[in-house]
Amino acid sequence: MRSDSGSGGQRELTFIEAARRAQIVTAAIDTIAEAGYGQASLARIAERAGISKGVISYHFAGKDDLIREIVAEVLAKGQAYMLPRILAESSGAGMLRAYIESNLAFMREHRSHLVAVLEIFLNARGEAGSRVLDETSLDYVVTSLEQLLAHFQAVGDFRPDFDPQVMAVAIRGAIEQVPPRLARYPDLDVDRYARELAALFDRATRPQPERPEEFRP
Amino acid sequence: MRSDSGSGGQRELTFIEAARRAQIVTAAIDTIAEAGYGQASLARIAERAGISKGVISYHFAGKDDLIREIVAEVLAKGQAYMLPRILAESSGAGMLRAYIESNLAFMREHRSHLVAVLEIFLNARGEAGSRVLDETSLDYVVTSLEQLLAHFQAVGDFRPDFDPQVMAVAIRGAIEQVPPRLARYPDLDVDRYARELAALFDRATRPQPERPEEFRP
Amino acid sequence: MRSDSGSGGQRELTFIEAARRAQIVTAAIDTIAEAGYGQASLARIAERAGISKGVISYHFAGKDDLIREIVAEVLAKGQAYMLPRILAESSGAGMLRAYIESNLAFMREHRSHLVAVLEIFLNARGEAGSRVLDETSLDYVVTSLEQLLAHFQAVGDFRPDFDPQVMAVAIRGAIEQVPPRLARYPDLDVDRYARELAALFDRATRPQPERPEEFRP
Amino acid sequence: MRSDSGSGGQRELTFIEAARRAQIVTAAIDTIAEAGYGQASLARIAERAGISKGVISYHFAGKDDLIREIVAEVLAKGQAYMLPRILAESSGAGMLRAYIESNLAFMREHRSHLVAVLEIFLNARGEAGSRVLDETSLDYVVTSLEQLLAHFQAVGDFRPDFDPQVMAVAIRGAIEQVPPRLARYPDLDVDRYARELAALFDRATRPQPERPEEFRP
DNA sequence: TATGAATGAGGGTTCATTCAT
DNA sequence: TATGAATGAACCCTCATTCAT
Repeated sequence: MRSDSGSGGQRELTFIEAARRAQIVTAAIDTIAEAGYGQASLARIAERAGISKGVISYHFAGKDDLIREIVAEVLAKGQAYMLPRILAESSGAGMLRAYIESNLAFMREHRSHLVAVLEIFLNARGEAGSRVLDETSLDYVVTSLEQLLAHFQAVGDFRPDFDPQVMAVAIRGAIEQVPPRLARYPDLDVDRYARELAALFDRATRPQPERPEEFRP
Repeated sequence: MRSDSGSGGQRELTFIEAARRAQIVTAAIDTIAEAGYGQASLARIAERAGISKGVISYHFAGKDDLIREIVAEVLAKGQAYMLPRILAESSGAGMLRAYIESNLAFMREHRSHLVAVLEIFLNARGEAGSRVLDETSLDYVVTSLEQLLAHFQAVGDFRPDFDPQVMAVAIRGAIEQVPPRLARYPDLDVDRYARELAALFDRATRPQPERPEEFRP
Repeated sequence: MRSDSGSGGQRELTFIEAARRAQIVTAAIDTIAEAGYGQASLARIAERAGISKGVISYHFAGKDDLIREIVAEVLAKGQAYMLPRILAESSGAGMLRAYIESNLAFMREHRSHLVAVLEIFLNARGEAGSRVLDETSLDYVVTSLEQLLAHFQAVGDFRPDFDPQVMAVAIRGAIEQVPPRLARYPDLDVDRYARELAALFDRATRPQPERPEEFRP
Repeated sequence: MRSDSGSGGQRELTFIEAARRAQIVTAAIDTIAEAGYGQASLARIAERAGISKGVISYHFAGKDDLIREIVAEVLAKGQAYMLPRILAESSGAGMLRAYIESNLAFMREHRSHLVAVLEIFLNARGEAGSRVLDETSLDYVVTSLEQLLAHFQAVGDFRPDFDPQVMAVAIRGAIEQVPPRLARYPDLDVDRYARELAALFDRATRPQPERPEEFRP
């Protein structure tokens, strides 16, 4: 057993070791994205990587360990991509648009990464016993968005009469539709989808006058 | 082999036959909803149904056939539940609200049905070879909603400047967040979530004056 | 999963099921006796039984379950064989001789059974985690003998100045040498060995005058 | 491949080489004694020794070679410990007592050594193909004791009517019960056990008057 | 000398499926 | 109709061993 990712006390990684791990992670991501989580056996992953099955066991403590690494990596990369783009904005509307658009842009650029992580998330749900992901990392993506919404709602950038949690869930739901659709319709225009979605949730959150009908006498 | 549901040439089912199939479908739904798609082996399903494993093979051409039946049944039930409630409305806004609220009401009342179908949908994606679901049934739920939106957009009930497909996908995404969340948070107030969601998408679709800011001189 | 041997609540066994289980147990005993515990994989056992590996998994909950069944069966058979022969005696010396001789006679008649159980006992020791045998069944064979010795020591059939536990352990040690020696020297005259052993421990336990040397002036 | 211990043609060992081998042997002994033969993988042994797995393969021709070295070393040490103590005695009874007591004293002082060797002996039995131990080293411990008994039987120190081989086997059996019992009951009073055992076999071997009963008229 | 890396066989187990009864 | 029985493939994992560095 080599790797111990997730807990403290891990050694420094050799260069070659890091390369292998990265290679395996990539092969695993591609396999999951293409064939689905349920079909992504170690044998298939190894085959795609052009290595023997045992190599994976050598570099990772087990399949769970590999899966965790994938999630951690993609989440970290995604955050690194999105955060500066969000923080570059100042208004709530701007940040929300930046959140949606940068998230989808990241998906477009790393589509298989996202497809894979979504597959993992969705499959990690049912399993009661062998936890692959802790609840926190499952919820984190929603709660962080929820907090952002609540903050700008408090300062008046957003209309006061929506539940930030429901809004956050809805936004995540809309975004998470993209990876599987990308897998089925590779020509999907993600950028256009992103702009439409940003506009949609802008309408849904902006402070606005009473319903137009009521304006009319 | 007996059953061939989904393609032509099927016989009439005897009453007892239909009852067994229904019993198996129910057990399968509960098992998938509880344990997840990956853990729902025929053995587990048979055990929950209190029958032998072979019975399933006798009544269904295979596991795929069983899964297809589950989806078909739940989809049909869902449609039967939602359709009259939607058609009772006349305006686009009313129908959209009815769509969202009746969909979630159905989820609340048949939560395991929905959880199961969602599990199936999500897991059926990746599998390239053995198709469990045809693309149409996967897309149907989105395209039918898309057509509804497009219709009322054409008649002026909705603002003209949103893409009906993107809007439909977003609505589906928001709705489909519910089953897995229900599984994790059984106390989720689905009705409140439904009302919030209906309000959200009402704002996003209603025809409205230009941005409020621009009103001001 | 079918079998649940060891805990309560087990079903009645089909005739054919019982036969298969017995066949598997026999094949396992022979395999362990011949090739040793460490080499007795399910594949080897299945091969010897002329069946597929999965059959074993079908009839037993796991390898542990199979092993437990072997031990239980042999222990029960051995007890059934020895007990009447021991109880037919009335004196301590007679019972001790009957114990040793009937034990070895049973070994001679079921040599591979005994070799197998001994292999299991010896290998079950080291394993800290996955317990195959509980301590009690490991100790039972010694403690029951120890109690027999203590009883007749109390009533004066045996000399009072030996530790019943040490004596019991020694007797067991002498007896347990037989199975492995039988495996290596199939022509071993077990009956003669038994008589010698009985005589040996008769000398060691009988009440007797002080050391002969001390008789001489 | 470097080492070939056990067959002819071996080079002189460098000092550092000998030290490494000794270190590995020690780690292997401790591992086997603690975790059991079946769980003593090269990986575990290497980990305990604080070295890489490959080192073992470098210094030993294979796992078998390492095992052989362990047995050889412990046997040699045991002989070096016991022999002078036995030879210090002149009578058969004295030598027998010295044999038993020094053997158990050695066990008490090097318990993990003995536990390990016993584990090896017991597991080495079944393996037909890859011989780890030759028959001679397995039998040697018995035959040497047998010869000692026969010698003193011939000179009249022991009663003439027991089979030296059976007696030797019984003594070995009683002694070999100790290592596994030590593993399970670490507080076992080995010295007392040794004294009891010595007394037991003294009674069993000493020349003695006819059965007390026959004295009576 | 020593190491990390990789291999491939084999371990036990689960599973969808088939088939005789 | 329904069942129990059996299969064989695939699963993840561990292991002794080999080899380039």
